[in-house]
Amino acid sequence: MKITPMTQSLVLHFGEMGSRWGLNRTLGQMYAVIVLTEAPLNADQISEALQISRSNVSMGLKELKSWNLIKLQHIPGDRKEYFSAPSDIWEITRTLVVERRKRELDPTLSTLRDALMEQPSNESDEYAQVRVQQMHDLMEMVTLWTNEMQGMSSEKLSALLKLGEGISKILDVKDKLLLR
Amino acid sequence: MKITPMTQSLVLHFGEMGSRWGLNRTLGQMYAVIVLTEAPLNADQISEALQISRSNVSMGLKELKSWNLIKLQHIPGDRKEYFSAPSDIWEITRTLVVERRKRELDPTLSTLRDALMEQPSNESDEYAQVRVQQMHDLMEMVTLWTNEMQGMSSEKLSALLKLGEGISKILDVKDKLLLR
DNA sequence: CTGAATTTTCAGTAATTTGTGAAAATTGTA
DNA sequence: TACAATTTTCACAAATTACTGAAAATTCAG
Repeated sequence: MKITPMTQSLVLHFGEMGSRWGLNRTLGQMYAVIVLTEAPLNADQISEALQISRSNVSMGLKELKSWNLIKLQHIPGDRKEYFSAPSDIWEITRTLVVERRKRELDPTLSTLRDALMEQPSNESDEYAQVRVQQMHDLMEMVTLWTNEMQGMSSEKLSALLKLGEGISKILDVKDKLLLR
Repeated sequence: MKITPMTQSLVLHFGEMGSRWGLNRTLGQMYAVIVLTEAPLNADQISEALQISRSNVSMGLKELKSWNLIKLQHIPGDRKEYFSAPSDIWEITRTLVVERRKRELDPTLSTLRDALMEQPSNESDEYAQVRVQQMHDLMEMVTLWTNEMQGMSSEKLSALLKLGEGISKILDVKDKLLLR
């Protein structure tokens, strides 16, 4: 599969960013080409478009599947597997946020809980536990938020994000609002 | 500097997580020990606590400075530089969010803008531009949010996060509220 | 059931990232 | 200003991560 210069440059950029996004270069490139192409793609097409080995594509697809970022589909009369990204950008975002939370927060939350169960052995442990407690509470709140987000429609999510600076105002009058 | 078993295990965990957090193992460990220790630490203490070379600590501190995650201070009668983390966990969070946005979103936002300026060369470019536009708008909203967050007091930020599932309800009645 | 098409696995290699010690640069005090 | 203390830099080494081709496993049409 050939790729337009415009897609090419976007793919390269997403490759660079891939590592900062908890993926890696190849995964970033792969997802870019899948997201930017309307038709579902098979492994050979991706391999050709990105000039990487077929086996590398296979491993990348495996990982993208584990992130729930791609959808598998079949094309009548073709035995190959085809992949595409959700057409709704909000769905992608929701998935990304939840999956990152799973990888970046959940394991830590569990470690922090363990530390809180321990008996502090001296003053410095006591201080450490205070900090651990703060981190724990914070991360738990973030977890609640991402769960909430998972259940939100794209429209609602979009409305929430569009609030932007409005959020501050809303917070100020929240109590008034909810107590009525 | 010696380290208690509890801190030790937390440090190791933060090291593991470091890479998932856009830092790396050593940076994660370094920040853990700084955050969990009440007194400011100097480079030699960190080097000893984590069993890593003095030069590695120097490079790590440089990076933590670039993230604005540590505060430099001096202790009277001591020529060494001492470092500590903000005592307010919300301040740390605010900084982390903003710095990650700088690294993870800003460069992409700029690339997306460039792609939108280009004249699409065919139908597939046209489709790509639609997606690019969606990503762009979304990332711009996230940027607005993080800016908003930067200006919020810790109390307000905490209140916002505590909303949790309440956010959905608030969204539902937002218009009513703001139009009054 | 068979076998061709397709996907996955994996050991070895390549590329990238991280860590070190020695030397250079900077700092601050006497 | 001189110099000892401290920090930073950097070339190289070590460790980790990513990529490949070949072989194994799986899938499915006939």
